[in-house]
Amino acid sequence: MYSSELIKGTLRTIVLNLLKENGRMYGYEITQRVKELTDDKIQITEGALYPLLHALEASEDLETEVEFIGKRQRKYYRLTKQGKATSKKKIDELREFMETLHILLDANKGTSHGLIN
Amino acid sequence: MYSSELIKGTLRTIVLNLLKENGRMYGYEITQRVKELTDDKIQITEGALYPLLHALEASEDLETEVEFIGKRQRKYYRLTKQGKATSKKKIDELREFMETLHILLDANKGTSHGLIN
DNA sequence: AAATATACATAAGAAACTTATGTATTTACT
DNA sequence: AGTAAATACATAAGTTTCTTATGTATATTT
Repeated sequence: MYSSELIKGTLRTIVLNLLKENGRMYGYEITQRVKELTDDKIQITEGALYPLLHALEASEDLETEVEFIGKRQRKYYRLTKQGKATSKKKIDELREFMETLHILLDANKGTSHGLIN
Repeated sequence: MYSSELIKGTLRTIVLNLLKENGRMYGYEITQRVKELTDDKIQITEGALYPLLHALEASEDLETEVEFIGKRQRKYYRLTKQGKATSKKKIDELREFMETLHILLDANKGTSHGLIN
């Protein structure tokens, strides 16, 4: 597990990306998928996820469909048309941001400073 | 400029990294260096930076030295021995986190979903 | 039968920013 | 000479976005 202040700001994009790639998913499934894809390194808490899903539904980036498995409900989320655009924007932005971070972290490497770290 | 929720969680590491590479820097210099290195894409606000520097000094990761340029003071910050260890840890963590994010963002690419984005 | 996993949800609190504001000195422009 | 912009510090109020804690209920495994 990462010291989780890093997740801040990226969770929304992670969720939007998963929904873009998978069509539709329900909340619990998202937590498990992230856990599995990241080899337990990122663990989405339910207290963060559910309010986020509700907010994305309220902003009309996501739409829902409730299904019942026996007596237990499952709430599936999928991207709306608007949500697909939001998703693309956020993902591009995150990729760019990471590139910029790499530039920052690699700046001055190869000068007299920081040769041996 | 990025929609800045992405900066959250990375600012501390950016600052620690700059100090590691540059030996010593003062606050205003840090804001300008980041602006310049990122081609204006990341702009550190003073309201975020100064409290952070104070916190890092309080935790003994940074130590200070005040100099006067004319009548105007400049407060130089440098990593302590502890700060160098913290710095390394945080930078490694951020690099790992970014790798993990790449895995997440690239998951399912090349399957029937998301081929055309 | 009890523990664990599945599945949803909300509330209180903490962390880490932004925005706004303040002070003061120095440099550049007109 | 006077004004604007840049340099350099600082703090406070407010917002966003998480964590931690708690709650409810069903289904599966041991």
